Amino acid sequence: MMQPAPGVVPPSMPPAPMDQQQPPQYQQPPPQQQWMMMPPPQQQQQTQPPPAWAQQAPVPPPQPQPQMAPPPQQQQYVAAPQASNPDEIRSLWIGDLQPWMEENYLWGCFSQTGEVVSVKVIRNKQTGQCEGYGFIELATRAAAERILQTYNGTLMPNSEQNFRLNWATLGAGERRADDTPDYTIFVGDLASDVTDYVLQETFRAHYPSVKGAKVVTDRTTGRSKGYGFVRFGDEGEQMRAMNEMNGMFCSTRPMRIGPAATKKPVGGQQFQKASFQNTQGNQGESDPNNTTIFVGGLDSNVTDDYLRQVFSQYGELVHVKIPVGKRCGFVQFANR
DNA sequence: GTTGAGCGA
Repeated sequence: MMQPAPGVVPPSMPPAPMDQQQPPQYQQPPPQQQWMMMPPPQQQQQTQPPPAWAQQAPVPPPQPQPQMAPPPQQQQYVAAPQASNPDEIRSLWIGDLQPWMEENYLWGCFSQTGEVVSVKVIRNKQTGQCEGYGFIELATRAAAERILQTYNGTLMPNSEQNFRLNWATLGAGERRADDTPDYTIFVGDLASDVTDYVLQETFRAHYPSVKGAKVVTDRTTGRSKGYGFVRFGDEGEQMRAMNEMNGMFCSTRPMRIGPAATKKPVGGQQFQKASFQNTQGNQGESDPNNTTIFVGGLDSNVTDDYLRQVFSQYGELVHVKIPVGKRCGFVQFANR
């Protein structure tokens, strides 16, 4: 499934099974296994140069991860080495596609990169109608990253809307891309020209842990709805940003920042860990042990007392507060 | 316009 389509990607290696453990991905091959550049003399290997797309792949940074003990050598087939780890996610999801944006259109969009392996537009099996999204498979993860960076949020050819790209999610078990939690803020009052990228860079300039940003758009028109979200990898930066960036300009207008309501997976309320903040944005003395949870997605008729009722069964409560006019609240426990 | 949405025949 993850094998590249025949005829699209040049053959990688001779099919002869290797009797040696392959070097783990993301690790500099040890000197005796520089199979890419210099086949060891004891093995009959093809000496033809690697395909161009493999040469373009940047050398992954060496990772100081502890060396895993090699598994016991068994008589079993070991897949031929590839220029990129097959477990890597190299596919991008693309959304907001109009019905006329079919495969050949997508090919045209990215053909100049020379790194597209396949494109696919998803259609309804019964009606044949385009479902409005598709997938683009790239030769390497690095290429996918590049394309995500450079195209996402830019104008789609022959249209008035921007590319909406994201990593494709693969089946369970292969989800190794980024399992660290996101700390998201809501950003409102955005000018209409603010794209995902502009929003992201506005924050990344101050907070290096920014993972990404998204401006919410109308599906049919592609126009911004004037608000969006910024995801941080670091909770402290998220909280600092809420205080420090509120009212700062993004493009031509000052931003209005608030906590992001948790996306609703099903119905009902979601609870997420949070902390009280003092005015400096530090995790204040009000909650030194971080025993507060944030409660989002509340109905407008939910009161402090109601929250207190709901949560008292879980422990001794110190403080329950729904800020006026908010659809969220804070519940602080005496202990964790 | 002010708390997202879309993951494969």
